Amino acid sequence: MKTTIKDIAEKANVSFATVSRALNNHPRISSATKEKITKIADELNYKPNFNARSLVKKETKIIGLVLPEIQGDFFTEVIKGIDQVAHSGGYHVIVASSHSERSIAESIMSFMGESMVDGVILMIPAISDQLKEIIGVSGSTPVVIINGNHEIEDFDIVYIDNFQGAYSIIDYIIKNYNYTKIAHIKGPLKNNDALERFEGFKAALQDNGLELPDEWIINGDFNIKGGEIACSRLLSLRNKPEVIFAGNDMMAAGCYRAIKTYGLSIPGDIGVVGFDHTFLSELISPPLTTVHIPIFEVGKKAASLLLEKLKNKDHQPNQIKISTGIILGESCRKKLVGKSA
Amino acid sequence: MKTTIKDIAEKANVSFATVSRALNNHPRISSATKEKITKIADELNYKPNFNARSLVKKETKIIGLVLPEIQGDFFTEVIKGIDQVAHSGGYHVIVASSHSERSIAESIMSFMGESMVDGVILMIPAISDQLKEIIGVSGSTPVVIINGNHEIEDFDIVYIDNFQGAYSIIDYIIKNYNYTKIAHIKGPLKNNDALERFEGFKAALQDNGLELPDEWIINGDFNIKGGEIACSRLLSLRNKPEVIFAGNDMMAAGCYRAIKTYGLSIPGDIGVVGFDHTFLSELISPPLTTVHIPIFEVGKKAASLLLEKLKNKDHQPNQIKISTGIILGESCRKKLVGKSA
DNA sequence: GGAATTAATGCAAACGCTTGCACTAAGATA
DNA sequence: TATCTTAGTGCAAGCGTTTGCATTAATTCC
Repeated sequence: MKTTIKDIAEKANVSFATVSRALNNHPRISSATKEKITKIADELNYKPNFNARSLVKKETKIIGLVLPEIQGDFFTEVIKGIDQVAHSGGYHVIVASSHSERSIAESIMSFMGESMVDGVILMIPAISDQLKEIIGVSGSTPVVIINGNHEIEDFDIVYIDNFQGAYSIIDYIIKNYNYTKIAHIKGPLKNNDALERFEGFKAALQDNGLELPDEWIINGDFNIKGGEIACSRLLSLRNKPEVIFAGNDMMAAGCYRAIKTYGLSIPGDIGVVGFDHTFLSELISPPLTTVHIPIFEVGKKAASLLLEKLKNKDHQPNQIKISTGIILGESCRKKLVGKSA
Repeated sequence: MKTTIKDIAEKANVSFATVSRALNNHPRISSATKEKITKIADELNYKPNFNARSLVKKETKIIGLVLPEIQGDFFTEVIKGIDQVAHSGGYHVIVASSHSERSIAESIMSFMGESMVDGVILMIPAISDQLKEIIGVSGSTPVVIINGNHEIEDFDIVYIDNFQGAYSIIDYIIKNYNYTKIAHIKGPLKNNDALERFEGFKAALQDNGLELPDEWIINGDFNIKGGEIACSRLLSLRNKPEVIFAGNDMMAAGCYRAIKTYGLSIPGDIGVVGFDHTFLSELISPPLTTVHIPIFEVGKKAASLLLEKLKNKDHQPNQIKISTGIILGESCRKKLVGKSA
């Protein structure tokens, strides 16, 4: 039988209300009784009942995290970031991974519905209208979204500045390495991150006055195999690009494979640029030139935002931009002498 | 204001007990009223209150997952496995990652204590006596451990057969590739997985009548840098090994780096064997010969075991062994003609 | 020294739900 | 027709807390 405050009350000869107050550091409790009660609670190995408390306080101190299907260590870092902030705020984190759009919606619903969580962090590659509706309607449970799209003004969202990331690195390699023929392997069609990267890429080319033949834009899937296939297509073109900008590191790794298969060398014969700066990018050789995303930071920011939202009921939707950085590996040409960014 | 069963009761002109029964498919409710109530509940967008239910039913339908600090995609897969089983059993999964031994203990305590979870899955590299005590004492909350050590008979545990995994692959490369000089880079000292792999390795050498000079056993840390450093030491030995068995893939990748730095080739000059069959092992080149661990399976088994335990109160501690497999990459010598396993 | 303040504690309701028991109105049985 | 089942509901207690209000005892003030 678990010990309750009543057990303690009995043993301490006080009402159980007093016990509750003593254990919660209520000011109007004499230090003598507080001490006594704490001691007895300790002896009886008392642990407060989470559900009873939640029931009356109308909060659970749990935040729900809905994750998409992601490969790699994205997950880990995000969770860590969220966990750190959540924990220091006295919250626990519930995780639900979801594999399809439908089950995502369901997860959220079940989370938000049963008043099991105080808030939800929703990490999701694309935001469907259906989802918007769910989030909008159930106005009750606060939601923070982690996504590549910042143009959703009604929601709280932490987004990675994919556009700037792509723009910067492409601009950099053009200015510093004098690349002029750059191809791109896109991510999944409906993926906002993928979309923004593509836009940033195009903008950089345009601003530098470079051409972009259609055949240099290939659809990929953010997976290694997709990168490999896409790269093969590029390599078999008559008008080959000089460097390939893969939508993420995974596909960049796929490029490495394809290039190796073709008996070509990186960056001698062809350059490769990635995006994400995952663990992987430093492992493959040559080390990949890629865009760094502070994933841990993303998790922390999302959690902070949610906690903020939980405190201030009349909090206004907030869009937090996470900036990226350039990681210079060795998968591009040597820097031109006398020219710099 | 969230709708409660009382709201529904009022609207349906029945007692709220009837509502509760109707919504929980109690047999003694006329299908007419059941239908009526379900309809109203739907209209009012009713969602049961998780805490109230948990309070009276004395169960939360949540299982806690305590994770250590791990790099790579171990996490992801385990969570997925656990989540799948848990979900289909009507449970949610709470995650707490922990960074030090102390905070692991604390996480568990806070989980198990506040009757926030029905059970805990504890993934942990080493089991200290302190931890054993915590788990033992608080007999109330069921715990399942994921660990490399099966010799803890009092607990429910899912363990990876590291010994056999190491033994098999070492035995294989000896018999098939005729290696005779094999070095090993160990994992962290107190890590049970690391320990078992080392034992399996030694046993395989012994059974094949091979020598193992002390200088061929290097301490590592399961990280890439550690692997690189350890490998460098091996490469600078006068009596160099022909193949290096790294305690995990990460360190194997470190070996790749060191070997490259020394201007040597794999497997021409020296072979490398890993353990884990992480994503990474297929990425580096040449693809790594390594030991496969069905991580997803581990998660599923752990969750199943826990659910089983939650059902049967008088369930006996169970040790579940997860077997490994050999993945033949290209980081070892060519197979000898006319000789086979 | 009596009134007013303050400190410390108790009382009891409430949170939203489940469930054993009691109750009613049928239909079944004798 | 009187009794017995049985299906369908309602009553009310209880789960373990928190917390506003009431109460008492101690202290302070004039």
